[in-house]
Amino acid sequence: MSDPLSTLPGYLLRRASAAALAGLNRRLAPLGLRHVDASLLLILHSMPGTTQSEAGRLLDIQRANMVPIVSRLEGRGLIDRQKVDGRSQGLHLSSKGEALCAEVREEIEAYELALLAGLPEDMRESAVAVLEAFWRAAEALNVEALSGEEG
Amino acid sequence: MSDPLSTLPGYLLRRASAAALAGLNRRLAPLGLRHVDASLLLILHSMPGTTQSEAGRLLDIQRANMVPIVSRLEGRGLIDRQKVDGRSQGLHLSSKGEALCAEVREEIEAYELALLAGLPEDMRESAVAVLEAFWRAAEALNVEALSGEEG
DNA sequence: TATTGTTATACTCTATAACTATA
DNA sequence: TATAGTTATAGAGTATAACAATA
Repeated sequence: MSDPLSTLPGYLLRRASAAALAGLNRRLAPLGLRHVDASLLLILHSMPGTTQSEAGRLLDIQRANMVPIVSRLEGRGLIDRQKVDGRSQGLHLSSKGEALCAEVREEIEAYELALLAGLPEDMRESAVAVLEAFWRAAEALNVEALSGEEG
Repeated sequence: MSDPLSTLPGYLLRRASAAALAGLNRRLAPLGLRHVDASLLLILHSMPGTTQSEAGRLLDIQRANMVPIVSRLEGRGLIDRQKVDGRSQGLHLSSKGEALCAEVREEIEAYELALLAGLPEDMRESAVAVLEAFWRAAEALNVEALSGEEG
């Protein structure tokens, strides 16, 4: 780790994220899920009736790219669609979906705990807040650049 | 940000990483580079003669996937190949590559500084160490799981 | 007009297997 | 036997444009 990249927060974020994602996907694979599927199940558990456009905005996934995700979960009988109005469909976990979601929550909780346990003890308390701060800071730079283009 | 995912370090890593990557790619686009190209230029500046297999191991990119990256940069006259032995080729920045690398370093440094400046002041000192720790912790879980499969 | 769900499409990134030449 | 570079290919993930139906 003596390369010129190892001190760059952006690079470290990317590498840490990729490593964590690989670990999480490995844990979710036995349930036949990818991390994005698991995210959607968690959202629908906490916020039943969320539409797929709303979920896409939460997860920063384009409407168009939500279609195969929702179809896949619906095809497995994990979620149902319920018309909200003529164009929107609220998504809900089926009982099968709730059962699988419980397993997902166990896996994710175990993984996140293991991840935090791997940190030096004196970082554990502040670690999540640091990640939130990085997210916020990176988003802020993007919003800034975007408004700079348009205005 | 009141969804059930916002407290999960793995999720936060992914979102922060994606946001930071988007910002960095936006800054590198005028130079005609992607973040991975920039990473390779930085490596070759600091460690001239690195082979593409070595660079791939550093960046966690498969040998096979290094080929189009190196070809692209060589095609633009940014890097040269010099035979080390019959099978390995050391990669070196051309003078054009060094010049572009200097611009890359400016852009990246400016971006990383802006990112850190967006953090609450009391986090700035420890922030990079926290990311390093997450990377290490996530990698450790992957190594553990891998040896568990094989052994 | 703006939004939802959808289709089609293209591009990037990543993963795997196999081949040749070399060590 | 292991490694370097390469080719081909398949799978994810992501981005954009366009359309019909609806608000």
